[in-house]
Amino acid sequence: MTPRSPLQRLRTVLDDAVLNVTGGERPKAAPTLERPKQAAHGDYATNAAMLLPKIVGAAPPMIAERLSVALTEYLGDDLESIETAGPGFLNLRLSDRWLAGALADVLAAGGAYGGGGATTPEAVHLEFVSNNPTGPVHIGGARGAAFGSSLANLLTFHGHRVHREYYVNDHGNQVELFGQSLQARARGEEPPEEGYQGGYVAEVAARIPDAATRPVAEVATEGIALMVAAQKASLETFRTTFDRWFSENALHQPRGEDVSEVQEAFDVLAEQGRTFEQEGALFLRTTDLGDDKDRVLVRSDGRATYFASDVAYHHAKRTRGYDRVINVLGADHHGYVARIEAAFEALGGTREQIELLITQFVNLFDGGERVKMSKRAGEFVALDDLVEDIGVDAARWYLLARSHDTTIDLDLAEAREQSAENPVYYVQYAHARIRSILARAEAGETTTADPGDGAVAPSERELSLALLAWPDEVAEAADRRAPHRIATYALSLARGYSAFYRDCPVLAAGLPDDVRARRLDVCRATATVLASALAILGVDAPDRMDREDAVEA
RNA sequence: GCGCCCGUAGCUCAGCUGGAUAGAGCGUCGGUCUACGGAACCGAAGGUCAGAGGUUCGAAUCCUCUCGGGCGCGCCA
Repeated sequence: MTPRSPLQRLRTVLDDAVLNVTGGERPKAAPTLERPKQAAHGDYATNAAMLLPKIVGAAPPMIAERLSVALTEYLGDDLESIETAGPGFLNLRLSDRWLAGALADVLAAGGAYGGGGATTPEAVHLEFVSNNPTGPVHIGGARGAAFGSSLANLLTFHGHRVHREYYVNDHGNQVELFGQSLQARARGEEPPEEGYQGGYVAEVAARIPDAATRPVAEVATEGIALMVAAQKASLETFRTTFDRWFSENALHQPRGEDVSEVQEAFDVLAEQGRTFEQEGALFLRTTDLGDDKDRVLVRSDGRATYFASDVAYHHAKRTRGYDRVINVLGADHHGYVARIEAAFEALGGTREQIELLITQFVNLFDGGERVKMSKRAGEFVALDDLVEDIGVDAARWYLLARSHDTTIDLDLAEAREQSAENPVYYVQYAHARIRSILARAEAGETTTADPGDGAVAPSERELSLALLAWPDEVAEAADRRAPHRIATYALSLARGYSAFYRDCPVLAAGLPDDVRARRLDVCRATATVLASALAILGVDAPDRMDREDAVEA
């Protein structure tokens, strides 16, 4: 049982005030309680009064007055001031005492603060990356990896149980083609016209004993195994791990006495009356479920399609007992969404249980110059190259700081820059700086800085309120599958800390003990939340940084 | 042609299940400072939120259309 956050408790009070004014009826939409854009509008603003005219039978400003009376009574000393403004907003300003109490709650929760807020925790199956096992993880896979792994971190922190899975396409023509390409290289020949041309093919071939003379199928199998191992290593370096690497090929194999999972899925679909035969091929009638054409499961020559595998895979996901299935796909697969959703429903699932998230493309630039990529010739930027160039932290940050829905123009020259001009280092620096101050505080150090009057400065208040918003930020980001919000928040928190740092000396000699303690609390809470945010992003939160560390990163 | 995504400051992008005067980073210009970590801080300039209608007390946000860009439309995977 997670203790309720200070903001949640405030919401409850607001809710009570609303019920008091309406005589027990709630508005359709929950009232907002948010930080206003302008400081002059107080610590929090609520639109509650504007939601109630129909229920109360009065104008918003009038209702706001009544809410104000109720809130003043309920909040007592916690409330410093309250006023109605504009079309009916209520602006609240909380007392310093309330703020200190709220911060104490944050510190008591420690690293768990802001987490565990999911109202209905779910068992989530999350599939992402699923790069073809015939080559290294490329830039598109890198984005999928960053997004998927961070989403998994985020959902887990929010209180869900997440199973991370990588779907290995180790079945079909491409495997055959990969085997042929490997063998050709092993014999010192060119790969087939439609084969794999990349330089890595020869390297992989060299690691397979007798690749030039063994059956192609064996060469292919070993090649795939080597590629999967290489991908696993690349992704682990990129702080992306999976609970399971799910083999497509396994779906096609009989399981002891039982038929294959592909056959089992076909049987389920047939029972549901979702399939039909035409011109010797087996079709799934996806048009009944929103797709624009029916899809082939088994070709007229008897071979199953890639789609058949995917249908079986989703049958497996369904029967494994998850509340929700999320697939992260690259933009080039968005045409696939309708048929997967249709298949999932045909298998007995519901639309609410499956989500297909599309990550858009990444365009790479270097100092403004477009980095050319040709997949055809096997010349594409691999995840390993990206990591080597700009480091894991910067790579993850730049791929995560933007919505998965928008195309990213990533300039490597900028991302490479290891200075405060780079947002990722700016955030890390803020964390390191706080940890350094906390270490000095523990050692009992003081400084000669001017202690000032010890009052709660606007920037201290601002930072504290920002910390109190963390649980909301997590909930919003998780519910909207939007880890980039965490990055945005982390950056603004780092900025907020800079302002606090400027105005509020923490270690100044002559600072009253209670003020020093209060400011150290702010520092501790900020460090904790920054560390949580960075952990969700999979970005390191260092205790110290210097140029040498930065170069290694 | 049809479908999905996108169009917000010079550049890269937040903000989008409706709220008050649209934000950040970079870049540009101008400042601060013997600094509890200077990888710092402060300030300024910079916007028809692609365009046009509509819904609403209120629209960057919702609806429709237009324009522009990306991607996808196989018995390939």
